[in-house]
Amino acid sequence: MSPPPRSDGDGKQISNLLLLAIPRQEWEQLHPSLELVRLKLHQVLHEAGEAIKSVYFLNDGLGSVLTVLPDGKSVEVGLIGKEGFIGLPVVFGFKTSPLRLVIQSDATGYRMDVHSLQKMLADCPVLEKRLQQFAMTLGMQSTQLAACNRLHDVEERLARWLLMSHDRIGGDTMPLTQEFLGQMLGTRRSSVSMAANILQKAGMITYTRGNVTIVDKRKLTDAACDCYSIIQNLQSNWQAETK
Amino acid sequence: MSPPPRSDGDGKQISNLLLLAIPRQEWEQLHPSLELVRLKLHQVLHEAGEAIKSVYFLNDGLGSVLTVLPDGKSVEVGLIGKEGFIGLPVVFGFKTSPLRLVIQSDATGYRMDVHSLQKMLADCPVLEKRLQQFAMTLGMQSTQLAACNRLHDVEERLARWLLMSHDRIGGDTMPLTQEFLGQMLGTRRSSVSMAANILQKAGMITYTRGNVTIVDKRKLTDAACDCYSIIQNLQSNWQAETK
DNA sequence: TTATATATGTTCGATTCCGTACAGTATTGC
DNA sequence: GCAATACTGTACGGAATCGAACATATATAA
Repeated sequence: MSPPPRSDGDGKQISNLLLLAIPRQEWEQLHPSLELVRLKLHQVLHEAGEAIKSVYFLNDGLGSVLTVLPDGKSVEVGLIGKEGFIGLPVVFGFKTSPLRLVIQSDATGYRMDVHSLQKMLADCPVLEKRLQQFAMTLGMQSTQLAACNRLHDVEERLARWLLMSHDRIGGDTMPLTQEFLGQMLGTRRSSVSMAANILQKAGMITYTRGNVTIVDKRKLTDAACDCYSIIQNLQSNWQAETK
Repeated sequence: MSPPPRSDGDGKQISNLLLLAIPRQEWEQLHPSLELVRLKLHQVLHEAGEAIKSVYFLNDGLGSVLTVLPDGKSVEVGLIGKEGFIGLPVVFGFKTSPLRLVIQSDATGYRMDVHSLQKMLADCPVLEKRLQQFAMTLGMQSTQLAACNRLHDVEERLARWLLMSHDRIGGDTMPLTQEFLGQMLGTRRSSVSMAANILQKAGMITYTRGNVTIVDKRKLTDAACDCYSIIQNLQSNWQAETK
């Protein structure tokens, strides 16, 4: 494989791992259609049930994939950071997504409109393959989250969630409200409040209005369920299998 | 697209929708590697974490995709019948699966060994595309099940589960124990016992040792959560989008 | 038939979580 | 500054579920 591109035309450093992994030739194809954008906290990139207009390669920051029920309740079923791609249904020929995609921390990424991607894919086999594999990996992550959300209690899940986000963001402080966490964990805010309190009193995290800081990652890992490490291993093992 | 093959060389009627959907040329390629097999109730086709040796196209019957936690508890994250394919990770170049695949009712299908499929895929673009799309559809099903299993209570989920299986099997009586249902729904057996009792007393189902019969589908549908119809719509809408 | 394994009904207290409400505190907008 | 908004702590009764145990009934095998 050719050496990966290091920066786009404007000198911006590229961090998205999928874009870094494709050969130069494919990058040249893609490049003109990519637009660097800033994505704000809580911005909704795709609304559940609606047509997908743009797709995104994140450079930094984090997005959450949510299943939303008719009554408005939601559960997180996936996390997408710089290792991934936002807009997977398009890769497989679908026009809409049943899932909501929300930005979890201020992010930057490359936006591309759907039609450009569709045209491009035929000429970019490596990218296409990588996108498909990412879809599969994300799917596996979501099945583990499904089990976790069914079988583990709020405190364990909260610890697991904080660790997963922490790993993908880099930086110990994250902009999070209890209400938001409730939507991720599929529980009500006051349950989050109590769980967060316990973690704080145990010296694992501190938080103020809208911000959570991890202060003792080791302790927090002990408080989390095994799903945290299981998901970590999933990703790394599967990356190894396809080399 | 060429007319689909109607039967294999031995005159056996093919019911698997993926096999029916591929052009004759691809079928000719595939055909010699397929072996018709019977799959028994509760047979485990893939064990979580192990290498995948064979893949399957079901003709009839039903398989469940399960996430299994270290403590042995499990949750169903997908259902695969004659519309689908068992062994998706292989399609994307992965060798193992983190999921368990269990047969839920006596089934028949075509088995193929992994290496044959891998060789074949390059020459069968239509099949490959269909498999990829099925993977995406199944992924979406699993996200809905994730939300359902988190947010709805046992009685609704049990009704939903019975309806989904019923639709995919054809036949009102299904071989099911409460213990098995508990593993599907991610709950303990005695919760299933109580929920099943309620549905029975309400005249929706009857059951004896190891068998459940649906007697009033309409009522049962009312007792199930919206997830039942949501998943139905998912599948049909998405099929429409890619035509 | 008898013994054994399997499947189901039911109970117990304990725990978690629910829905909801209200009070207190911090931030934002004017 | 003040008012309005947003975020958090906490409480309440009630519901659902848990883990575990025991009794009973049905099927299977010896």
